[in-house]
Amino acid sequence: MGRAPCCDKKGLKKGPWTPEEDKLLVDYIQANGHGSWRLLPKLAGLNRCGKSCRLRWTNYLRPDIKRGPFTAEEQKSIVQLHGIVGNKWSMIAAQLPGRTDNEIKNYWNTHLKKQLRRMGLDDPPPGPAAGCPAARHMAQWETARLEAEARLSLLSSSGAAATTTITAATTTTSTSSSSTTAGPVAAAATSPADVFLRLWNSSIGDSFRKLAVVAAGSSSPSRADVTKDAVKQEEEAAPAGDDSSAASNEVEAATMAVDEYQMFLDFAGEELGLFHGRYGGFSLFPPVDLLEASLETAFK
DNA sequence: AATACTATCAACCGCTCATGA
DNA sequence: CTCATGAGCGGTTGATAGTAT
Repeated sequence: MGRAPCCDKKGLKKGPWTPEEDKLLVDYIQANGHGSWRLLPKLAGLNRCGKSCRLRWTNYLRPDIKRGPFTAEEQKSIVQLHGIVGNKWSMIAAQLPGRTDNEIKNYWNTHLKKQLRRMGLDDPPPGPAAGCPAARHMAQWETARLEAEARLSLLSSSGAAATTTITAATTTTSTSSSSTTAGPVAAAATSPADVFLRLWNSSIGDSFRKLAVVAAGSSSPSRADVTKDAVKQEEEAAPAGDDSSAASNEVEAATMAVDEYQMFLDFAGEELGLFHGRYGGFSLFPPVDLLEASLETAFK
């Protein structure tokens, strides 16, 4: 079938906007609102397609747009949020007032990606000659993610209404199984150890378990492949209804996750100092023995 | 000064999703 | 329920500015 183009492209202007066009667009929207974007260009006297008008307005002309360089705080937020939701630029933008998804996306691709690469936090380069093991990179990413989730957990447990949207965003990244193990412990978590339990019961714990399952039978897949393969394995295992094998997988995963976790601790200390020194002076990363104790409880 | 290379970012393209007939 | 349409999103492109040789 194929979708019709968003507008009749014949004779419509493309490319950079002139100040005159900007003025027409701003004047019209301020007077009438944007209404239907499809109809707007005609009504505003613009020789552009509605899509182009919408983009120009939302990414550049909107009065609430904050221009200028990103602050350190904004950078941190972007990194943390990206660790949680990935390339969901609109979701990230929603947490940064005045910034557009396009701007954040560009900033990520041109600045932050490079910075993280310099810090050794990027996805591993393709090919067998990759400098670092995949698990190491995953650990780095997960550490950042863990930190961000911990922060969100703390905020939400303190009843901050402003975190509602971001908490919802976090929830969408969790697998369905992650919520099944999060019980009253998670709900009541306030101490560092409780925070950890909440994390373990969240999608983070799932990630650990999935990683471990795959790591047991694979050489050095990328992080994306690790996740994909783990999900696939889970899906393949599920229809068979083999609960015992699933359970043994989880136990095996938990054991291996302890090793991964130790890696987390190492990196948190050595390379991720920028994420430390907050949250009321306690470490977000409890010692391995506490993790092991938690595992015993979780898989009883 | 000229040229090549790199970085940046506005804008476009194509896809998916939501909604209403 | 199906289909058409509009809106929005994420990936990519291309123009331009800045820097290196």
